[in-house]
Amino acid sequence: MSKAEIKDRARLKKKERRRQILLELKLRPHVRISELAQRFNVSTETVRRDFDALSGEGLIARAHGGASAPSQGHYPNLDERANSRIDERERIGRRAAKLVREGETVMIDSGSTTIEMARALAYLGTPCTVITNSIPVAMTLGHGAPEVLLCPGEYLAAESAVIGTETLEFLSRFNVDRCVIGSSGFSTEGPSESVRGFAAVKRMMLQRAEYRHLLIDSQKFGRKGLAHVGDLTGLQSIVVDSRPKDALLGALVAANVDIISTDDT
Amino acid sequence: MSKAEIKDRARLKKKERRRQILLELKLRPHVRISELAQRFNVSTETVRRDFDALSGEGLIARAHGGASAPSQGHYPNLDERANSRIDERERIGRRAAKLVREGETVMIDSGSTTIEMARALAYLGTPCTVITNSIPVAMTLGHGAPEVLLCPGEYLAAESAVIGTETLEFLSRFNVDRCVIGSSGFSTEGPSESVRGFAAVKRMMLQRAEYRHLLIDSQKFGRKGLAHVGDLTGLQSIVVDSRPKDALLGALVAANVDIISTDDT
DNA sequence: ATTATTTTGTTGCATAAGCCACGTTTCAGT
DNA sequence: ACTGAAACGTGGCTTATGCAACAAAATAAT
Repeated sequence: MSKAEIKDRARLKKKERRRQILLELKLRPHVRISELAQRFNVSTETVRRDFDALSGEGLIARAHGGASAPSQGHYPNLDERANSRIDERERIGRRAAKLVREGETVMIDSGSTTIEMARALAYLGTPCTVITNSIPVAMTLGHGAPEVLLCPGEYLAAESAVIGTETLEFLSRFNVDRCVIGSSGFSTEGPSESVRGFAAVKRMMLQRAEYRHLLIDSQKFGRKGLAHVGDLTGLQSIVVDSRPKDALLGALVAANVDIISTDDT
Repeated sequence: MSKAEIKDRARLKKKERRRQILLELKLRPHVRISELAQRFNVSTETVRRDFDALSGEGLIARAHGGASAPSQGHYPNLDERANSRIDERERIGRRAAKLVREGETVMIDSGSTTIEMARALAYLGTPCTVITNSIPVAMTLGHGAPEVLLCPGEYLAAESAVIGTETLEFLSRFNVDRCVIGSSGFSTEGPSESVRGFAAVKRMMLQRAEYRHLLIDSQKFGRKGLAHVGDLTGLQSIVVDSRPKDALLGALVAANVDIISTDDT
């Protein structure tokens, strides 16, 4: 008996429905319960139950009347950290955006802090050309004044960015005024990164830029990620929310790195 | 005194508040009106007005009770199109996804119909490699089985895709099993496209693929977009929601193009 | 077939959000 | 100070959503 066919036409099963909800959320920032109920031809209560289940698994974020994707470029640990460091990130991003001058060409790395910078840059509306491997950065800037060149590469869903040899090869073809990178660790040995494949991208960006900036949250001082990105001497300046001290400060001075702190008046 | 002048010297309070809203949305997928009203110590009406203004500028996506970032899929042009003929698109997408076999390499074009196909393909979970210039397609497939290679290029916010010489050059380096494209028009002369810069991308994809498929809504039969994409003879098959008739059918038969209709049982 | 289990629908009500109109406050320019 | 425009708040009302408990239907298991 072809019950399956009949069901397929009439109504989707639970699993399929939830799958569709997740897919929909990859394309739209927000879906409404009422919309989905209509689309799936089920009651709003059913959709609500789907939402409860999915949000229990952390796959969606509930909202009054609907749901959204958990987070833009959902970074694994972002939720915990970001909530406690909103201001720091925002300030670092704003300060860093001011470094970019009209008409410049800038490479921007992927990462939560660089997304903040992109937001600030979009707000400033500085006309410039941005080359990035981060989808959120491209989308943020894409609506505004800057021209955006997106890198090719293997798409990494977890970070909403591209990496790989294609990315590196593409970056290697450009010479830019500045590059702005973030990193998951920062010690006297320089920035380091723990996400696979990102270190190489950051390294290449540093190589192709005349002025090299690192955006780094003071929480990351002293931490070391898996892969070494580069030496301190390779940086012109770091943008931080609070000035480093002791050994790290000494190393930065020795390496002649400018420290731009949002703490300074 | 002109209104423009007043606008220029917009109040700090309002401006700052709206800036904060945007910032918040970069970190969270969704904010509630009630939350913001409390946080800024203003009435909900004020926040509502902020939302109206911001959503008018396309900076946020409104929702019942709050708003979300337009981040993941804000396609101004796509929205209108997507709302009509959802079923047709879904069926076409589902059918087209079945064309892809395990291990194949596929180029997928940007467009609302190809996004539907990407969804279906993600659902099927066919392991394959996808090369695309569409951000939504990359994001949809990125979480699943397929490997995704994103093209470089100039980011076009309105279509959430990349175009330009970089894109073409990148595509030209690959030889793939299939390519799947959409178009805004389809006549006896072949598919045509009205969005600037897209025709060239489609043409290049057709050039690099062994099997070439066109996904096309029957509403577009007979329409001609600005730029010619290619001849009918360049296509192996078209996937449609309803079989073409008369002259178009004749031309397709003459060009030896397979017609895959979702109407067929 | 029958029962048990899961899934979905329905109803009623409390709460939240939307919306409109009007009054009040704020602030730049005079 | 004065004034007018813009921004903001308040109140009254309508609509939408959330929630919970129970009924109905579908599905799975025996």
